Amino acid sequence: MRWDSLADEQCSLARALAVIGDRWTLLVLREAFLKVRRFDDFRENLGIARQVLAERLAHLVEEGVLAKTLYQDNPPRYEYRLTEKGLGLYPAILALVHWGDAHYAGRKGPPLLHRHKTCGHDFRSVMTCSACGEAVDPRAVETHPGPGAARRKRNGG
Amino acid sequence: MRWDSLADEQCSLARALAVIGDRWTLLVLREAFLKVRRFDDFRENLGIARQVLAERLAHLVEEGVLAKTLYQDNPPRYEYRLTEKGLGLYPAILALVHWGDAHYAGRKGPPLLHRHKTCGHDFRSVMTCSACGEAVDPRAVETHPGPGAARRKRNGG
DNA sequence: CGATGTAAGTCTTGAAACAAGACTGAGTCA
DNA sequence: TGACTCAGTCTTGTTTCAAGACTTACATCG
Repeated sequence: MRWDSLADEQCSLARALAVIGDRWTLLVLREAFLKVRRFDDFRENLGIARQVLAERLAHLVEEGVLAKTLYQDNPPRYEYRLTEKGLGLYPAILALVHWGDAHYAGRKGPPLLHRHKTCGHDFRSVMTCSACGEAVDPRAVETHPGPGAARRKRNGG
Repeated sequence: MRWDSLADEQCSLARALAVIGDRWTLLVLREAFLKVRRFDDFRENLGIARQVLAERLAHLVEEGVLAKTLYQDNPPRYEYRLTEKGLGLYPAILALVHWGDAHYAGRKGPPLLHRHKTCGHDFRSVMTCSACGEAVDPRAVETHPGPGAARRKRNGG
């Protein structure tokens, strides 16, 4: 399979990865969540090649994850902001960050903490069940085909 | 910045991506979560080049995400199983799957559903706060440097 | 006026990663 | 004996990436 045919897969993970699975894309989004909005700020913070950044931003805009808006007319200058759809990626990113914290932080601890403004405490994200509200253990999950499942040979989820 | 120097970043997301940010890696892990354990099953389900699969599996084993164990002596045959560390990626993967479901499932609905065995219901994962137990809105999170933060020019989270 | 600076890119070039498929080796099945 | 399975390695051509030079349009400084 080619990477660029991922979007045609029936699997939701594959479709998500077609959008954010490219190299650098999640790091670009990390910057966006840290309120970075301008081309050169992204480029400087990430040390990414301009061309790659331009491609990633254009792709994310095309997919509706970021919105590109003019913030100045003369000369035209643009900024990139997360859309609602983009904000929807926060749980995934935070889960990865906390996994990184758990397994790769030095003995001093994590480099960045997240505070829940609502309750005022630093927190880790906990995956809970939308049905019963309890924390979910990976071993307590089983999968079964949903309404959008196609008859197929390949797995898809 | 080079992609292969990601692991040296202080940012936990970068470190996580150094492990699972390669093309195909998350799809390999999806298969692992769907109980796939053998080389050729991974290869067939994913349609991935053998060489790339061999590399990805080796890398995941090296990082302790998968464990490679002999399940047959003659000829030697190995299987790849998720470790505890690997299971720790489930929240991130599920968050991505649910994001894909929300934005890219056809009108029929998601191709795969997840059932919480503990309560018996199909569910979506909800990101909740480890401190107060409430669901967390991305806008209600603010970040601040943690104990492992280095003085630095670049952002890191 | 001319020089310098900034923002948001495009172009070029060489290096690395990927895709596809042939090949290998040890053992099994008919 | 010949075909088949599993878990890879090897080869070849294509695509993507990294790094940096170049471009365009405007702003400011002297």
